[in-house]
Amino acid sequence: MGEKDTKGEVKVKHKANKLKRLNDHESTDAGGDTIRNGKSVKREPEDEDFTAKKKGLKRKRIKDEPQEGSSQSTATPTSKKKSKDHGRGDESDGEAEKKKAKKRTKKAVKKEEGGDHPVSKKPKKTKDEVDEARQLKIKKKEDEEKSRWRWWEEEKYEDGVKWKFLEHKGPNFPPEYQPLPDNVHFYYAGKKVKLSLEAEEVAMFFAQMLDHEYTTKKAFRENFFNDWRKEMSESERLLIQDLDKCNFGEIHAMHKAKVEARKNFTKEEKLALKEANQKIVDEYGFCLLDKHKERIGNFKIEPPGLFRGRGEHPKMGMLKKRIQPEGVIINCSRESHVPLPPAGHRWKEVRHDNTVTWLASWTENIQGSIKYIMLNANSKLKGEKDWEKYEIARKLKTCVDSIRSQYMLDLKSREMRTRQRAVALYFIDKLALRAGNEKEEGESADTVGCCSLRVEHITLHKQLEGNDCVVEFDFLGKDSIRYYNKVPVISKVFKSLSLFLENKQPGDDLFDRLNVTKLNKHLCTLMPGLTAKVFRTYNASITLQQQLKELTNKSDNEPEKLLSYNRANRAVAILCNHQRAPPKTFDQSMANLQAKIDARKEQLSLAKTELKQAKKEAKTKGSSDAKLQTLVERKKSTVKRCEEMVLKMEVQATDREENKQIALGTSKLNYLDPRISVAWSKNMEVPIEKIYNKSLRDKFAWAIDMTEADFVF
DNA sequence: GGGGGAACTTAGCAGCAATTAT
DNA sequence: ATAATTGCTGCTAAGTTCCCCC
Repeated sequence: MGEKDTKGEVKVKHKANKLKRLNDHESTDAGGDTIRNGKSVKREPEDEDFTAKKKGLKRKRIKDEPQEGSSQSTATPTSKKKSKDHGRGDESDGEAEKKKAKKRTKKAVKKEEGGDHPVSKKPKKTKDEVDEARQLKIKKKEDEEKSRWRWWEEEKYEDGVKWKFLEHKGPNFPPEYQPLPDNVHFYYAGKKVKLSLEAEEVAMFFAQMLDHEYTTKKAFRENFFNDWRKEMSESERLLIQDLDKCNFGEIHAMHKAKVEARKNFTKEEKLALKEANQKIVDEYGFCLLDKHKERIGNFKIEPPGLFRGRGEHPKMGMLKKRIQPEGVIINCSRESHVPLPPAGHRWKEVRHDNTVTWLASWTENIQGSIKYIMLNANSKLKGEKDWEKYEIARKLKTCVDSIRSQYMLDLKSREMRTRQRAVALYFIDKLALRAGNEKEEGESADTVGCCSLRVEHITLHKQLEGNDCVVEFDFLGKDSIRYYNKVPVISKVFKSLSLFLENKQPGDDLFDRLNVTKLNKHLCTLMPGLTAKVFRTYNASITLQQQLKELTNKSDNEPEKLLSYNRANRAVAILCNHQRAPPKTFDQSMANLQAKIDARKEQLSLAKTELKQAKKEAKTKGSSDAKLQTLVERKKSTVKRCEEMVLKMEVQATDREENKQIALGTSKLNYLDPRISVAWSKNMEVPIEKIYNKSLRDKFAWAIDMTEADFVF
């Protein structure tokens, strides 16, 4: 095991890295929150009626609406029976809703056919027109629903097979470089220099970014200049030796003017642009997969440009090269219409591998990694995998207790590697840390996860802020996002950590006898399919479920319910350390909202006095006066309306304030079992649209379709 | 085991589109 | 009608995991 020690020595170097983001806000609130949350994570919901679903039984059919004709030859229909034994109320609700919607649409269609509308006048929309538009929307939604591939009702393929038929148009290539017009020049040491096309294109990349702070960074400039010179002709290289003597001013100005001009396009121009884009989407954005048209996630080849990694990336500024068809591998069915390469070009390779999900791939020149063209999140291939992910996390729920007691025992092990593994697992479970693979130095920013933590990333406090045994974490995680947290731990963990720290330098590995592979191998023996990241999924989802239960009441009104949902979501985001830069206009928009609240409050108090007045009048003039009675009623409703508005806005303000530096989207998209949210939405009678936008609804169509109100993660 | 490549998920942000305020 | 604000989408970097080979 000595080999790690050598590695440790090498690593002493990169302690220079200081935490870059959020430095000023952090230590107070983020730390507190996370600890608070860390506690709540561990609480398990009391209800134990969780029933593990067997793998084979997973594909139960939920709705018994007729399937449209798209059903597949290979698929065997599964049981159509819907379990009617519970949740009657909400089920009929859902169905009734649907029928209503259908009826409405039919009416709308008839109306249209009847043609009792005068030809629409441009400026003002009549009520009918608005109504019509709404009907059209509903109709569209239904059509979409109808054409949706309900893959979750079909049998799975045999192991490893991802598709049986795949046909597509290949990737879309970015437009060629447009040379500079004759009146725009590049200057070197004050003299006009006409660059070769290749060098000019790269100069353009740099000129475009001149407004960005990072073009002033040393590493960025050096990397750029280095790569730029590689694109130059012999003579250019001889001439251009110093970036500081380069003047990109005219190119920069031209670019800015172009951007400005685009902003000021006329309606027609904008429309034309939009249509041109749509055409590309229509042509390249879809593929045919097992008889179903599926959307492709990223059908465009990444355009060339200057690489900007996140954080202190050693390769920032390097030239990301233009990809030619000669570098692209196509993957599709042998019997499909193989995509044609752009004229005058050929593909690197065409293969027919149905054990992978990608349609095309190329090797990128910065890291030498492979990039893929893959399907959209709403596709079968992605959806099925996602569903499986949550099923594994739910399986962890059934055995997490025994796994926890196991690592508690392991904390006492006399074997160092077992003990380190136990502590790492304790962190991964309690704090939802990422696994933390080791990274090659100099290839990317210096970031770490659990297993790659170094001595310099933690500080032990026997006592801190009234707590015993506190571990203070301070490191840069994925995307160079700072993780800062002060966590009280059990004394066994604390003692072990002190032991791990003995005789080590700040740059040494904290867990010198552990890496992700070893950890995952161990986890796999505890539960098939268990890896470090499953804990993140599990803890995120279980936290949401438990927080929702704790925070929401059926009697709350909708804004309150939504606030609670967001708060539950937020607890998860804090746990997973999903941060965002505070919006640039945050303070301003907060103040605006407050002003609106104040204004509305004033209106409210006015309405209240008016109501009192009216009541008094009604009393004195006798209650028989119907006019006065209605006046009182009217005033009452005004007061009520105002109160609701104020409440709604105040709730909104709280929500926004709490959300300042927290990104909710990531957990919603990647960590929270959608069935929890769908069940909540049914239970609370909050429409799913309020918590999931269109793309989320598409991505989680499987969950929305199959989940009943009684679902338990 | 461990090094390395392949495949796939997770992540934040820029810019644009949609919505709301003025 | 226009401006401000918010919400989403597209983009692509940065992770994790798996698997093969030595």
